[in-house]
Formats: sequence, C-alpha cells, structure tokens
Amino acid sequence: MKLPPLELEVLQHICAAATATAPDVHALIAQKRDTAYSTIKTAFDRLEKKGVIYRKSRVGRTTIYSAKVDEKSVQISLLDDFLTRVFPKDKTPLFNTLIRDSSLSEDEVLYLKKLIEEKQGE
Amino acid sequence: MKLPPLELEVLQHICAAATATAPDVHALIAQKRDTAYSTIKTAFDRLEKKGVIYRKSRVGRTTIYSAKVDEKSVQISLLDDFLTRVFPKDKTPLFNTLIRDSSLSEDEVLYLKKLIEEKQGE
DNA sequence: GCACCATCACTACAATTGTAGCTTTATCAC
DNA sequence: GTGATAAAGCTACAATTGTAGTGATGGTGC
Repeated sequence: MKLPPLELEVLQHICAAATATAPDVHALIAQKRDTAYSTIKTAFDRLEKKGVIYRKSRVGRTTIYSAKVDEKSVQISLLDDFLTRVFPKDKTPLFNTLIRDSSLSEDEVLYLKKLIEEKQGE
Repeated sequence: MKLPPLELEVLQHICAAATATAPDVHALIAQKRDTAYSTIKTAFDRLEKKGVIYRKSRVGRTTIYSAKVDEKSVQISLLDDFLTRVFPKDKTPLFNTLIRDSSLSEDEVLYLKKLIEEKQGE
C-alpha cells in the first residue's frame, strides 16, 4: 500500500484515537501548521475512497471515521518499500544513522540489543 | 532533499559507477523491466535541473553524467524524513521488522551489535 | 562526403497530491 | 419554526511524477 504524507498523517491521528472526526483531526493538525479544513477533509475523502478508513457512525451531522487497517501493518508495508528502494544493497548507512545519529532512548537501545541477541541465537 | 523513486534509482546507478550515461542506465534498468529510453532520459534531465547530477564530459554525442551529491547523504536525508513521518513515536515496529523480519546477513547482524555496544558505552 | 542511427532535446499527457474555495445541508439553539 | 453555522460535499487547480512519442542532430563507418 502507498500513502502520501498528508493521508498518512491523518490516518495516524485516526488510529491513535481509534475513531476520529474531520474537524477533530483538523484542529490537531492546525495546531502545528496553517491548514484549511477542506484540505483535511479531502484527505479523509481520499482515505475513504482507498478503503483505508470508513464511516463508523455519526453524531449530529459530524461523521465519525475509523481505520480499516492496522497502523503497524501500514508502517511495515511502507518500511518494506522504503528499504528496498533506498537501501537496496549495503545497509550500513542505515544502521549508522539509526543507531549512531538518531536519538534513541536507553530503553530503545536495550530493546534493540535484545532483538539482535535473539537473532543471533537462531 | 526529495527524490522520487525513478530519479533515485537512476541516481543510484550513476553513483555506483561514479559516472554514467543515459543509454547505459537505460540498458541496466531495461534488463529488469520494460522502460522507454526517453523515460530514463527524462529522469536524467530532471536530476540535472534539480542540481543533483551534472554533465561531466562527452564521448561522441553521448553525455557522461556524474553525481553532485554523495549517495549516503541522500540516503540519510530520505531516511530522516521517512522516520519522522512514518515512525514519529514508537519505533518498536521499525526495529522488529528490521531485525526480526528482514533478512540480514550474519555480518550485518554483527555490525549492528557492535554499533549498539558502542552506543551503550556512551 | 554521405547516409544511417544512436542519442539528445523537446513536448505532451494522465495520475496523484496538496491545497483550498464555494455551495449545500442539516442540526441546534432559541 | 427559523435562522445561524458547522460540517459535508463538490469542484478546481497547480506542481510533481511516470510515461513515452517525435523530431532534430551529429558522429561514424564506409
């Protein structure tokens, strides 16, 4: 599956709250940057047309949407595509950036270590 | 920086060979899938217009291009954007897919482990 | 010298995406 | 009931991208 940035962002808000309305998501995004309501609503419409979200119910004249897909599976699908496109061969720069340069918490580092030791045990 | 898939793919071929011509890259890509020469040449033209590659020299009437950018820095830039967009919060699914599900060579696993231990030593 | 053909340069077009305006409509408050 | 208004629905548009056709052109071989 492919999701353009804005649609992904909207989907993330919907997933985070389990259900969401266009006005709600617009309010959230508008906190960070200037965006018209209709822009966000268009993202909802396109996500719905793509079968990624659906109309769960209504309150008043406000539609309540919910995701049809699991956020994690979307992430994995996007990650898969990204990795094969951007790091088709040598993954060293990926690891370097990820571990050396990106700010991981101590917990994340421990989690990673555990995963790797698991992998080595195979 | 942002690079659409086709332009990235072309750039990767140019970087891999240090210099490359449009006919060469077309031949390489055409091995994998059916693509018109002009499609590839358009990617060259757009990369050039974006300042990502430049005309280094000519042999006969064939232009030899070379990259103006380091492939690694492009990768890092794309990775940065991707991570903040797709995994803005919890990176657990990222690690899981990367380490558990993707096929890493033994060397890659060792390299990863080394990196993590380095990180822990900080 | 000339013809041929590889390569270039240019143009075009449909699909997607971000962006938003405008119109309609249906609640809700009174 | 009626009016104000929030939300929906629809339309539009520019930029980007993948795709490729076409016509120009200039080396190269003979």
